[in-house]
Amino acid sequence: MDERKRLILKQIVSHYIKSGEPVSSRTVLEHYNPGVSSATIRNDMRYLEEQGYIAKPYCSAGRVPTEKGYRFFVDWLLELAELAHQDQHALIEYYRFPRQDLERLLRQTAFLLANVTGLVGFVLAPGLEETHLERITLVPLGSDRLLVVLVSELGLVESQVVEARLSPGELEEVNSLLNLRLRGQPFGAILAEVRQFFELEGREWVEPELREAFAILSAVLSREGHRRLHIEGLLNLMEALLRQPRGAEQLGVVKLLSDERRFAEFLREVAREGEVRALIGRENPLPELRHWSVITMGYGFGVLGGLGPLRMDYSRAFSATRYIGNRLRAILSSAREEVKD
Amino acid sequence: MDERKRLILKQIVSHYIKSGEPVSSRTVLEHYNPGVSSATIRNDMRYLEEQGYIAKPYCSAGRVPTEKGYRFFVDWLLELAELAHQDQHALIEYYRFPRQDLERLLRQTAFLLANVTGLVGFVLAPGLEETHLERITLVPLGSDRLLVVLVSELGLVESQVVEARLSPGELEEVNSLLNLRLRGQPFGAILAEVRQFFELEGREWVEPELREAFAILSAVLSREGHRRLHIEGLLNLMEALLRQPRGAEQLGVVKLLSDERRFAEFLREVAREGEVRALIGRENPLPELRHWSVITMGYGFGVLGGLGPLRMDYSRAFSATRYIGNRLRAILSSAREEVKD
DNA sequence: TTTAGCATTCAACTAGCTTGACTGCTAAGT
DNA sequence: ACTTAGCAGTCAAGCTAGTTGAATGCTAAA
Repeated sequence: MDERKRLILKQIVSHYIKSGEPVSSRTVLEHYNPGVSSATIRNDMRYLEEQGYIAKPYCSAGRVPTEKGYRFFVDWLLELAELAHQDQHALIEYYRFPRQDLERLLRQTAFLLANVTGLVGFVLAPGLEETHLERITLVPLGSDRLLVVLVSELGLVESQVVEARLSPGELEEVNSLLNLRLRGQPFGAILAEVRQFFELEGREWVEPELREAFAILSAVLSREGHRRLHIEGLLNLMEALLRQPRGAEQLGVVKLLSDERRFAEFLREVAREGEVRALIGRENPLPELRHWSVITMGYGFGVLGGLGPLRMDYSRAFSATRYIGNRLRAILSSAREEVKD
Repeated sequence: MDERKRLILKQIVSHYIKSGEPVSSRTVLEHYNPGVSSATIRNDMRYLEEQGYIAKPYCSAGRVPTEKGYRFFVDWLLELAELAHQDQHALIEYYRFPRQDLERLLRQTAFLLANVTGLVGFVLAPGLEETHLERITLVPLGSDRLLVVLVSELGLVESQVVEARLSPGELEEVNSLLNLRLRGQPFGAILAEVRQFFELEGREWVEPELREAFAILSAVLSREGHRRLHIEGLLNLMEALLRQPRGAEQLGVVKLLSDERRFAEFLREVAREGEVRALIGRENPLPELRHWSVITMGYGFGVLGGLGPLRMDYSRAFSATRYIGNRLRAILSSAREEVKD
């Protein structure tokens, strides 16, 4: 493919992204005056169509990018603009609020992503497995229940109610036992240890405090209390749906987004660490996303990104995702450093 | 309005709710064989139209209920079926999971409401003001931050990170000071006390622990960390929107639902304690809801209900909201009792 | 007060027509 | 070999007119 064809393809894709209308040879001529006539452009467009980059919705219409066209555009033609300065400032401003619990930080980030990109913004929280336990505290709660507070190195706080009858003395002992044994360990290892313990033969002979400690741990780790996946900007999705003529057939994507588990699994599967990646249409493994594009980036601890129609502003989506992802990573890393001091 | 006219109106409304098609005199005749001819029904329908209960979408079409018609139907003609036994069982099953934190309980409840009614289900959490503080615990978190854990009488746990440099001894002192002073108090009173303290002249003379305690309290109470409003079943709303021909104009309602603050305020304003209430179309104070109906019920601690199109199954919505509301109230009340023991 | 009959109304559907925006092809030009 | 101009072909979209059929409203008789 020669330079002119590339430029024509670029024109077609970016014009279509802006306007939503099929792009004709004349439109290309007007917007990107290449010094050749519309007939030449038509010839090139026929070539691009033969190669599968663009297609006609019907016989005598202009051209529309295919998924392959979007893919080529994203891979070779995308001009990754820095995020506008005012946007950057707004974001920095946003992150200036005092460092709070992880959950709110992530929710805010998803919200930001949605607003800056005009897509559905999502942030998947770090998997517990790799994070390390910073501290565990048992808070008595009435006579027969405990509040177990787990603090991870990132400042994530998980609190969970567990049934247990312990005297203040026992509580103290179990508490220090747990901390002694688990502090600084990754959750994955703790989980493994708990599983191992319960497979142990003859464990009724170990000291009762330890047994109690394991019971509590098991209860806590078996359920995850906090939201792992934050999704904001559903409004954007709905607007896109209503604009599409066949919107009603696309409800599957809404259903997918309300299935936290499935969507999270999908994200973990496709995201790459530190790299912004787009999955366009049928490149997505999930059938519900056949007509959508998903932008993902692993930010070191989890995944964030955006979801929107094939016809989205990829340039903006890429810049914003990268910028926000790096920002979030920086915030979380500094939190980790700070805790380690 | 005589009995026959009421029955005809009832037929029209419930048939329209089921079918979505304008109801003709013949349809009424066929479904509710009243022993009179279609001409008579037509006469009655003309009367009902004159009174504003039904309307024609166009000249020679069947009749469709107006908001006034829905209102009359809800007030006088609604047969409040008990929830089907299988539904009840499913619900009871659902609530059997071990009593956990309030937040998850409410989210589940919203989810249930959405699924049983086919509407958007929402649950507004109890306002903090009226609930009493059960316990406050300060958990040290590194050298310069604290985790403040507030436990309310309902089992709601609010944890919040606060900046404070305290030695273990000071921490202990502040902790017991706070508990001594605040335990069992309603949050509203605590907030008032904090405000009062900061308006106090010459407060630099009070003992430093107390000052520190108030600073922490202030930081905690000034922000609310947890989600107050749980909304589930946006999918249902989406479907309703896509079915409507003028769906794109109705995006305001989606925007409203993502404005937690505004929607929560609205709910608190319109809901009545222990009573299921429907606001139909323009009865809603918010303009975005002009074409929607909202079912609300105060469940003793907050508000729950559903939101959907004017043409909804009011009978089912009422039964489900009442049933689930009472159930939730019972669960929360028993939690309160238990804590008090 | 109810009924039967009949004229009237009007959305929805269909078919045919026009328009205009594009394309694809061809033959001539560089 | 590539480019251009011109022109025929295609087809969605928009318009109009005509048809159909479901409902109504009215009137006069029961």
